[in-house]
Amino acid sequence: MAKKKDITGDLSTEEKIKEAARQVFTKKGYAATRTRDIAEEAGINLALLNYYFRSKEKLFEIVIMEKMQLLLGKIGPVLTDEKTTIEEKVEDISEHYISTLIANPDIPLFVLGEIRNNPEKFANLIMTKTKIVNSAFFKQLAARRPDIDPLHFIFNMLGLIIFPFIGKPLIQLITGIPSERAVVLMNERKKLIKTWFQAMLDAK
Amino acid sequence: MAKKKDITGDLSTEEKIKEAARQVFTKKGYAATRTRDIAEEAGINLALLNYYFRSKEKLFEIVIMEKMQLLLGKIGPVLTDEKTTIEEKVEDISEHYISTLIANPDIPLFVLGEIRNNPEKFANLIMTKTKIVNSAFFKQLAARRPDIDPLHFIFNMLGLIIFPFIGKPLIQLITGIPSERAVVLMNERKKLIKTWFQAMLDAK
DNA sequence: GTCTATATTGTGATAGAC
DNA sequence: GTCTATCACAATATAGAC
Repeated sequence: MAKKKDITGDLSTEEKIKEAARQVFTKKGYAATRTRDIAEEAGINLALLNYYFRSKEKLFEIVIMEKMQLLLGKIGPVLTDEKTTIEEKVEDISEHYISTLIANPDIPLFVLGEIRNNPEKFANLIMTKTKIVNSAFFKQLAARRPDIDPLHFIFNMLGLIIFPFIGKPLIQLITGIPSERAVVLMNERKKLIKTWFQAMLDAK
Repeated sequence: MAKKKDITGDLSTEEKIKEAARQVFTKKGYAATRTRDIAEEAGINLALLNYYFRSKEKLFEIVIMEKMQLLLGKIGPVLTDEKTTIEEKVEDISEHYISTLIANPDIPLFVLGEIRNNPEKFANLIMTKTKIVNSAFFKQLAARRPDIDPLHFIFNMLGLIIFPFIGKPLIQLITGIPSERAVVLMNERKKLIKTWFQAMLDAK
């Protein structure tokens, strides 16, 4: 019964290192990660890391860009779609992100932490990836609730979706709920968030 | 016009170091912080840091415990209060935390990041500080909406309050809104969150 | 208490044998 | 391609003069 993926298995050496880097970097962040941790996790010799990827920094670039794509890739296209309603956009984003984050729960804290430590580095990438202001979603929100800044609803949507994954270590400690139960809860939220978001839109 | 507090001023050396440590640690996290950064920020000699605090680790303990207290200190007493309603609890927590976080916007990402890197270390502290399950708030939520796990509403409340501060670097990059405007938005949320939370509670 | 100089350790990276 | 051994430098910490 080998539940956890064993990356010391049949992958190529290069792929073993990359997969180990994904795990260690996303779990501990760039600064707290030592190349020796990655080598050990991959079950390879430390020198091979530099042989394949030249440096810790270069390997990190690959991982962070992958994860950033996963976190931000979907949002731009959905929000700028002129043909869908607010409700459809919210449901689409909610279902897509919760599924993605159940499979990759460490991503939000990882990506947001690295952006904090190096905002300039990601400025260009982010601005091209996500056109929120002046998006169709933004205009639809402004039309629906002209009395409230549309940014509030952006915060609300992302907060409802992403926060449970960021706060998970804390919530797990506080409540002691097991991981399987947490997954059930997250799946429940896919549908609930749509309902809650509508309620917030209509709240007076 | 000296807007930013100058910690090289009239504080005691010990306090200068501690204040510099607060700033650097919360902004960059433990691993990415060098003791030299702290010494420079404090305007003191590097050796003095070890003279007063023995080690980077010991200095960090002081700072993280302070910040954890700031983030978690209020929540337990409010949630376990048998005499207040759901609405009063939400308003109380919302106003208190948003004020606190406007003054200390880096705290959530800092604290949650360090918990992630060292969950065992904070396990005891957190469990004693925050009794969420079986709190009055928890029971009130279960009575009000027996069809939905109360944890969902805990997630929702904390997400609405805390996420904007965690996502701020990202949102700033995406929207380009200036910091002053962000503060205005956060203050608006104090009242809005109460309304939104009620709407979510009543949503069918 | 504060400084300069230095010891000590940790960590990324490479040389060179196989 | 992979390994062992080692280098080079960065970062924490301390010794000892003032």
